[in-house]
Amino acid sequence: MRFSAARFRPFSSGSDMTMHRYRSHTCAALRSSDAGNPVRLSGWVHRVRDHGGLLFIDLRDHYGMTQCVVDPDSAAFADVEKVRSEWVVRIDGEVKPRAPEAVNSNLPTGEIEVFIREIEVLSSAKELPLPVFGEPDYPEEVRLRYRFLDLRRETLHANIAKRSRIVAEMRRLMNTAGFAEYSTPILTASSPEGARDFLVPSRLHPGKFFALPQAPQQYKQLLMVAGFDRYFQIAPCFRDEDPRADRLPGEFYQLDLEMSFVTQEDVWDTMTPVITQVFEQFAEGKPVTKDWPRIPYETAIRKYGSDKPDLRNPIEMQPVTEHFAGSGFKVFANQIAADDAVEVWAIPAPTGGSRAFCDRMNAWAQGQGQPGLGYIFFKEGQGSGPIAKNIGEERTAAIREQLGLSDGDAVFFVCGRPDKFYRFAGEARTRAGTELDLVDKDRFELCWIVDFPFYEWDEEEKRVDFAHNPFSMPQGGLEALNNADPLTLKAYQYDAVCNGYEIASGSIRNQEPETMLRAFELVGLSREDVESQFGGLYRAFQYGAPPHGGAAFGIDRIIMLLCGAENLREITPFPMNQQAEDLLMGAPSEPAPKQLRELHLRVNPPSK
RNA sequence: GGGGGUGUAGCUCAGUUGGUUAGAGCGCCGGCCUGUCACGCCGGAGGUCGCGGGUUCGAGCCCCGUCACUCCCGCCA
Repeated sequence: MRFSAARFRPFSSGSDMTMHRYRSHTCAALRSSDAGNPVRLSGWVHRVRDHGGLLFIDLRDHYGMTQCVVDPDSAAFADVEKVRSEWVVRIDGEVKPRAPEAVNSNLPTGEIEVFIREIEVLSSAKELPLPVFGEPDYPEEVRLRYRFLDLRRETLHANIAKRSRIVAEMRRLMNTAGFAEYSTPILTASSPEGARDFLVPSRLHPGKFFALPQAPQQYKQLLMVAGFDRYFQIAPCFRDEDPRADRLPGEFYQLDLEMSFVTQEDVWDTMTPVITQVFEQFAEGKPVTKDWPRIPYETAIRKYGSDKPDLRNPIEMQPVTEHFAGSGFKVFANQIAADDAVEVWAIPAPTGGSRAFCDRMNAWAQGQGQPGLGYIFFKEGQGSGPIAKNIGEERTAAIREQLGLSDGDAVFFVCGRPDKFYRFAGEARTRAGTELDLVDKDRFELCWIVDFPFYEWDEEEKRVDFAHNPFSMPQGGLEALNNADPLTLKAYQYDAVCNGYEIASGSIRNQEPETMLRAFELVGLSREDVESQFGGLYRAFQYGAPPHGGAAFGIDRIIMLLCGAENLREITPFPMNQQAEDLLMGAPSEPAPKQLRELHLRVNPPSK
């Protein structure tokens, strides 16, 4: 039952004379064919069941569990009575077949038990702050402080073991696909892209700091310039940002890769089968998308209200502006008349055709700070609700026709400028799909989201900024940068999405110095800025840089999906808590005065 | 930086309108028990009701402050 990788070779199965110091078998190894043999097991006392004259111990190790039994016929009886949960013991005994009615079919070793002749306590345990057996819910804080106990618990232990197998498989598939793994520095230069850096003071250079890499982005591009052609790395990445349930504080891992002389189609064609295979091998029979759809960013926003759509949800939104323009539903009609950019989007909700459901959605929308969520629901061959009344039968029928709805279904409407409401519309789509149970949870729906915008408008700073990362190649190249409206430009930039989670991001890189300078110029960075902030890369591009591109897959999120966990801490051996502290090791901690002196640092704590 | 939730035994939680001795289950300890595998039965220990202050004859309960944990926003692929 327990950990599936139970292929552990016995050390030796001979007499006591040749026995290994600690074990002849693992706790998952013994079968009825071993009956009568003397064996030696070591492991943790998972559970004791003391019947007075008869006592059972479930002995557990990484591989599984074996029931051991003792009665007063054994010289070890008195010693066995003293052991408690989670003590580490070595047991010598013989394998005995269980009586038919005593066989436990839930246990691979359930046909036998080991009669204890001798027991040695290798390590005792104090009263447990966190029980292993039964793995009841315990506060996160206790679990993190006693992570070594938490990690013994079945689910977490299995998740971490699975994590290791997934990463091994990623490596194998990447090697098979012609990639080679190269390590890149952990102590590096601060990078102006994206997130806040972790800084490490330099002892040899007072006042100067290293940064931990947010990603090996520039190094992998340098490897391409250096001619390595296909790079990958299981890369640790460090970002000093606040955590979320699907975002670990501090550090996380990416399957980082880069390829030379490729178009974006080459990257997709290379990585789709790799990731599909990883999913298929660890999805435990759940269906996995083989041929990932490639959905333009613009389409994803309009159909799903998100650039990371959950395609398990069958709902697709459609524009229905024309049916409201000039209609009797003045709330919408007036907005449409006043502003050409205003649209009405419909969120069809199959099987949602009851007033109770529609009102519940409306109340939810108001709770989200929206004025409400207009709806029509269909019954007895016609549309009901205030909107249907206002726009009349003909328009109601046209909407129903367009969306392919029938009696028992509903449709919700949002009206305004799409860039303002698409996010809310996407949430409404998700909620309708979830509430109506339209989402098939037992599958993995994967896709590429492509053609991301190159620039976006930064409302706070009132200027154009990079929408994704600044290393992407704009579609149309230098020519487009010089002539087109920047905000209409697309990038050779793509994400991979699974079940509503962004699991990868990548692009074809901008490796032409002139195009790079122009791209930065449009966000207000001069040649001098580029040279100082991206000096290494910019210099590299002067000396023969191959066209290249790649992607980085979020390993933690992929593992979370494959383990069915809802929290990254359930698939990470030693995570930090939400305050970015390691409760087990006590990090971060105050340095010794000597350390600070060596680093030429003085702490200036915030005044309250 | 901001917002929400939670805080009573090691854990999960109950605790009435503010009322005198704060409970249950699990766990732990002890006793009994020869076929259990969530063993069973009996008994016991274990509490700064997060902390500080206030209101009150009286506070686990009401008020103020504070701390911790957690979720979310900002931030971040």
